[in-house]
Amino acid sequence: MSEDNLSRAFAALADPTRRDLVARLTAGDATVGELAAPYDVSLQAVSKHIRVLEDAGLVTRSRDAQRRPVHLEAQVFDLMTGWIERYRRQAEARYERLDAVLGTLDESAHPRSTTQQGAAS
Amino acid sequence: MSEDNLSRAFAALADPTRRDLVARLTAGDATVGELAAPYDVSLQAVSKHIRVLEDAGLVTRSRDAQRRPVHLEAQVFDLMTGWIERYRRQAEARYERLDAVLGTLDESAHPRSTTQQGAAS
DNA sequence: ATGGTATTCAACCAATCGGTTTACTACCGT
DNA sequence: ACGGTAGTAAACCGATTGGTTGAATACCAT
Repeated sequence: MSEDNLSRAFAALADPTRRDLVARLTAGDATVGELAAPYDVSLQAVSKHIRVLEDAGLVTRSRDAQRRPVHLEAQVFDLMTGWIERYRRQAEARYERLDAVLGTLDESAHPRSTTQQGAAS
Repeated sequence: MSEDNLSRAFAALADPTRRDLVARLTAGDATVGELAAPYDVSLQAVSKHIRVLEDAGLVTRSRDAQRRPVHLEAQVFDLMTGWIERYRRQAEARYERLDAVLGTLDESAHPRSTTQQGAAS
């Protein structure tokens, strides 16, 4: 489940309008109409964007009469930072080891180059 | 420059094959051929994926004879975690304030609901 | 110079995306 | 029941995406 979710989450945030919607939702829940107002695209387009964010698990919608308030969900952000940080740290750790080796050999510049494969997902 | 870069970075990581490539590159630089080997898609397809990662600033390529070693760049990851964390924290801060208010009023559940807009980028 | 190795470029294809417009559904107020 | 308000669904369109195959380029080895 997670693998696909991660793809949808990253894809959802690849669009500047959707990132902007997320940014605005950190200030509090909002209706589709309120969210659509600032943009010059149609309400339907914004509704679609919200659907994408919802499918990615970034937001949820409830019902309040004919209004459908949109609410930001924080968990998926953790999933993404988790993924990014995992590999960023691995990469950094590797460079630290490399630096250590180079330091031992007392070399000046960092002419990095190594080989080989790694792990999954 | 940053706005567009962020879009490309998120879009790049929205593809599972590309995330896998990134994962493997944390173990060290690798050539296109080495990177392509584990997948059943064509070498050209992998070459294209690497191009996308490069355009997003996630990797760089150097030259070593006819080989083009691919190297992972950590900075763009920081850009992404930066964006995510900014809004995640804002959202969390808001809930803490809300919890505080609800706590003062001594209510049991968390029937969240607020309104209004926020900021840009 | 000839051939092999490593990689990209180019043209093409089906599928998805972000947008549109024109309906339709859902709920409230009176 | 009637009209207005809030939102979704459906059909369509041009652009982009991820993949393919075939041809080109860049470099090393002999």
